Amino acid sequence: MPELPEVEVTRRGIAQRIGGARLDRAVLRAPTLRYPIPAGLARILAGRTLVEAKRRGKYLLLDFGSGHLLVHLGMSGSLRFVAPGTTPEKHDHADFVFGEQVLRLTDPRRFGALLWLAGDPLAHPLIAKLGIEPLSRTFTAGWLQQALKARALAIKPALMDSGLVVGVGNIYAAESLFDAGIDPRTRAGSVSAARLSRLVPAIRKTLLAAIRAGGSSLRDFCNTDGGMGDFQTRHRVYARAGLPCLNCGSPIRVIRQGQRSSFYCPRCQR
DNA sequence: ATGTGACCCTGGATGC
DNA sequence: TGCATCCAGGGTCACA
Repeated sequence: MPELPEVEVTRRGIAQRIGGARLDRAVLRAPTLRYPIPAGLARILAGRTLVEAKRRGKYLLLDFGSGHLLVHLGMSGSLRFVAPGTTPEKHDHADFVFGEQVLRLTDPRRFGALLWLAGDPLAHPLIAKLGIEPLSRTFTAGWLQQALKARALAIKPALMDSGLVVGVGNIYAAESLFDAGIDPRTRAGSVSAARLSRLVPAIRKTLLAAIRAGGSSLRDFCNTDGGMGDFQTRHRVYARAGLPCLNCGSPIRVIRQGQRSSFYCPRCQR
């Protein structure tokens, strides 16, 4: 589910509603998601104040001053505010109670994560090896050219490699490559400098537009108010196999790359 | 080191 | 109605 835009939309919702608020108690119902939920997490969190809601890649880092709550939404996770006393359903794994504001974590597939980081969050193994933030100024065509140099894998899975660039998942990789007119099968190291200088702004533009639209809601994702994103209505290639390209009318193609579906226009992307 | 595929898990859609 | 199969916003791991 959530790629960078959805996580960022979630982060902003949290910051707005409970930034600076005190967490009264946490209710943890699942013993494990991707990783075991640390024993004693509820006790650790109780009484702490949420200083800041931060994000690194697709990881949410909720800064409680003396430690961070790491949340990853995996493929099917979402965080939303519910009214106090709302009965939890099957896949509602955690509640974080901030006074009258209850932040509830739902994740049917349990690919997400909930961890407590006592030390420097950037030093944590899950965070330390992450690649560049695509919305940062340091993410330039020159940087990308250097990073992709001599890489034989296709450009699309390369963009989805979080060790290289964070936050770009299956939807936004496809959409960005369409925007830049690049065939997703092109060897990463063979994409010309001219094309990379189209790709970098295309990625940035796509992510920013998606954030502005509240993210993409396919099946599971909702924002912290429980509402849906709108960007799925603006996908130009993702999940549009067989439909006419909005630019040239050619049928959008779907192929498999690294166990994932890749959608592209055979005419506009070469 | 780099690239590929299996796998984690549940649920929805589709086809017989 | 039931069952089998495939697919899904992500990421890790083992292995060539």
